[in-house]
Amino acid sequence: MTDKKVRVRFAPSPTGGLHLGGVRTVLFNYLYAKKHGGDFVLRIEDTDQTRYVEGAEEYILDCLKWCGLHPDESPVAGGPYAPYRQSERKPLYREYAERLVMEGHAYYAFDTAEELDKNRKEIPNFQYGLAYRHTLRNSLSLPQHEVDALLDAGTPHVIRIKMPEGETVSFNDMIRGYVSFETGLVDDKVLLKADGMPTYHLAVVVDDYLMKITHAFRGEEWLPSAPVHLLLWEYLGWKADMPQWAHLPLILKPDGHGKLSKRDGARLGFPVYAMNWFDAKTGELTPGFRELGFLPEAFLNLLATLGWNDGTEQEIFTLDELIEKFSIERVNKSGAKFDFEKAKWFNAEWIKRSEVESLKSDVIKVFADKGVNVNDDEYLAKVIGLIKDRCVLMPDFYQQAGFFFEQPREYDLNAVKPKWTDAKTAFYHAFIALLNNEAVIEAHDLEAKFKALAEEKGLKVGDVMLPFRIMLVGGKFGPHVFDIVALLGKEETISRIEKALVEFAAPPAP
RNA sequence: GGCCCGUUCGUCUAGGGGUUAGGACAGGAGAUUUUCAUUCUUCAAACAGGGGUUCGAUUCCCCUACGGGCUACCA
Repeated sequence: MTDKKVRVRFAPSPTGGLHLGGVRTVLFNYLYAKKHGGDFVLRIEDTDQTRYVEGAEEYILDCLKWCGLHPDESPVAGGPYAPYRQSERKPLYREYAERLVMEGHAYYAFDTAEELDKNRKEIPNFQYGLAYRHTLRNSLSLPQHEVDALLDAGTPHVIRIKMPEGETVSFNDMIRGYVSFETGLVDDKVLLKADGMPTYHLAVVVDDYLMKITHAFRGEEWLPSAPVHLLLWEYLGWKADMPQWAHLPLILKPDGHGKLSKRDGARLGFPVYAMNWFDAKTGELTPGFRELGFLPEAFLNLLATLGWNDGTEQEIFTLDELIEKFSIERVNKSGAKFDFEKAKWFNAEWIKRSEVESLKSDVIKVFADKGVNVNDDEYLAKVIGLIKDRCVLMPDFYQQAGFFFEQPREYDLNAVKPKWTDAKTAFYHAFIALLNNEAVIEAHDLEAKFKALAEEKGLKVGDVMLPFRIMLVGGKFGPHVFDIVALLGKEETISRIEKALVEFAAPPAP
């Protein structure tokens, strides 16, 4: 048991965007696998053909790529247990389902969806199980010859598991500890659908077995169906190979209650999906963390600490550190409300800690989106170094540093005009002259000269400092004024002063 | 309704039979920065309730309350 190579899987269904809870499930799987030198398998659970969405699989792959969580085996990477799409494994499942029927652990059911709906509506607490299965149309209630006739006639039918009476199914969840269920209270889940496709319940057990999965981590919403899976492992004779289970706590809405959904994101103004998801059918675009300006490192970091901590006060972790420190036993049992403010804090921390070099390409993209072409690499590096401490999301780089690449289009005139004087105009002309005489611009040196000049002209430094900032930047923000000057250079600085002077010194509009 | 899971500051959490119950985000106050942000200092803020067990429970057990999940030929 212990000498088996660790193998985990993430098994999404390709029905739409990838929820942050899904990414966290991937992350915990991935961390566990990598910590133990194991394999991380991506398996596509596309057994529901009615819910299949074009492009969703590629999207999921792209999300994993962006996050840097690369599967060792997947539909595109291949692997020894291919195929990794359940739709391509379809013929395989029937065999196991039939075997269960033969051995008395499952049965054919001929009821139509309409009949069952009616029952569910009319009978309180109706479920297809111990209490009602004998009143329904199936190979347990019908005489053998009738079942055969139905089968021969090709009557649509499903195969259901026959939940035993009066047994207790229990297991040891790696996060929750001992969990148990009374089998008689669980309904007879469908294993094989009328179209011949397995349901999740059959597919997950068969594929986890065939793919030699050793640890199965999934969301807490799966806990109620765990007894079905446990029983299947037993009935199929694979119990010795059953993976160890861990049911991860849910990610909840920040306000109110319940699972976090993409609707909450739209309502509260934050992303829920990893990356932008465009639904071709509805034309709806659901925003993603990536496009909003999150760094993948930050995204992973915030997800990791949502439900897990290493027992110290450390909050910022690199992927490598997470791999080193992660343990599934330290994952919390209780659900966590998602806090977007804290999420942003993680991103700000990651931007601050990132090397200028690693930020470059993303920053260039941010500027390109705003129509600003960055071509001076060295200049860009200096700009990033100067302002990265003040950016929370990547687009902030444009807001905070756009003026390094284009002259201000508007000025905060309110901050400057009411207190404008001719003396100030004279001061800036003198400063331009001073600038022209400088061979090299050095921030500290220039600042000293600026202050000296102000005093010489009988002006308070504060009265000329803010207007100077607004001349260069357009508003009351940005790094130290003389750091800006040093980067902008002499020519550009003079040009901006002259341009701004025209507006600042003009008489107020009537 | 039934079944299952959960419950420490507003939020994420640490801790665990004897603690000033610790940290982070957000919030308040202040310092620095002649902008803004960063940074720093600082304040406020929690063991759901009731029973046990115990010399002593926030910690262990039970009950209650509350919250959540599931209850499809969806995953």
